[in-house]
Amino acid sequence: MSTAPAPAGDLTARARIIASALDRFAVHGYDAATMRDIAAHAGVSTALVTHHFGTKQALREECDARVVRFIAEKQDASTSPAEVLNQVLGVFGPYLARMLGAGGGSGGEASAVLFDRLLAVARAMIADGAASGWLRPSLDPEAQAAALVLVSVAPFLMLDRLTAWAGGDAEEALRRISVPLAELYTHGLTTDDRLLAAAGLTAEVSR
Amino acid sequence: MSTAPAPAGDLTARARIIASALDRFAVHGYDAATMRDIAAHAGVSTALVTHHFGTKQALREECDARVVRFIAEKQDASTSPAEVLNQVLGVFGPYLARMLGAGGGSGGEASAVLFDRLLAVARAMIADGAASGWLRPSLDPEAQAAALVLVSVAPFLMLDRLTAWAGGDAEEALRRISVPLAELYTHGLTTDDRLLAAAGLTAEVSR
DNA sequence: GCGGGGGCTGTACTCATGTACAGGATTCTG
DNA sequence: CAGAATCCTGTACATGAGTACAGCCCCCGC
Repeated sequence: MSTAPAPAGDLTARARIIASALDRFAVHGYDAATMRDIAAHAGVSTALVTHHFGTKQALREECDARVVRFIAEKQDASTSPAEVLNQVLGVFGPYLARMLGAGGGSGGEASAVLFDRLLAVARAMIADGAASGWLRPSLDPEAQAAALVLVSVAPFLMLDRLTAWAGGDAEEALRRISVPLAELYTHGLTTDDRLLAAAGLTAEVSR
Repeated sequence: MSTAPAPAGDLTARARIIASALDRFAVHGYDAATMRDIAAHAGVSTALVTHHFGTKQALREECDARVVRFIAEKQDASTSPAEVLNQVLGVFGPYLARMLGAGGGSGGEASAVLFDRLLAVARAMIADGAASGWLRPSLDPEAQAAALVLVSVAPFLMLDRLTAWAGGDAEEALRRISVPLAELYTHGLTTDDRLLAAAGLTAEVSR
């Protein structure tokens, strides 16, 4: 097992551990994912994981940092905010859902950075869209950004149920759920203002 | 089973355990919630919980059944599907999010009934709305029902992050996020068809 | 050549959790 | 009032988790 002497051809053990952790965290969640499984999936021993990262929480933060860097790189390129959001969800969607969703593990402080970054992307996307005119501005743009993140991540948050619903294929589930979501984004759902009224927005709207 | 002789003033221990389990599962999730914490919150010993329900999974199923019964009761009353969805989310929103969300615990089979019931309510709501004309029909009504459940549960799925985002108050977070969601339901978000095009629906739409 | 250092491993320890078991308290019945 | 069934508890056990420690093997510079 000459995994070590391959510096260029294969990934280094440290990189393999991070990749494995990103995968196991995405599949099982932070709490349910075990150091032993992460190590096994990376083809190393459990002790090496703690040797490189010290603790499970530190490994998680390394994974988070990897995602944050991915977002920053896409932003530095002249990618549009909408495309950044699409790409980060396409690559890290399940991971983000596990970390941002209920029970992301380790109390409430962890992964707050991830949510902030996504929020920043959504804010930029909304500002961009409002300037270009292809996006309807909201009475509360900050909440609109949060809602945009919410609805974008939501399919991954319930991916297991949607997969079962779609007959066992996760890709098919995402594709199928994207249809009514696209319709929602384009036309809305209701034909009157009763929901706005229920939210107490009739006064502002009618003016 | 003579549950009747219980003193009318207080709940029986069994009922207190179920209520405590519903609360702890909602707060910590299935895996993170411990039998000891559930028992302590109910004011009983851990052994009594296993005595009444046998296993943790059985206790969970009892909680699920409680929610299912709540939905059935609301449906039997002449409540509109939309109101049923509102009420069940208002009462069991956090619990449903924990159980339906990623990492609901115990593999993938559990709580499938809950999702089915919500889906049925959403289907009825869509059929009702389409008949009344206050709701835009989708090209894929079944997926539309799933999306409706998804977006309705989503705020509870990320309630922790939204609470932090809103400054620590969960109620305020839900209230604030409901504004752009109501706008989304009413007007949509975009002003053109690019999202429908991206979903490959332009042909169907243009026809 | 060789000594040292870092990547890497096997083993062990501590702790929390779900669950099983045997006994004590309480309440209903005859 | 007595007995018994039911409710309820304290204790203990097996398991799997994260983490710490001591040592091996390979590469690198003097």
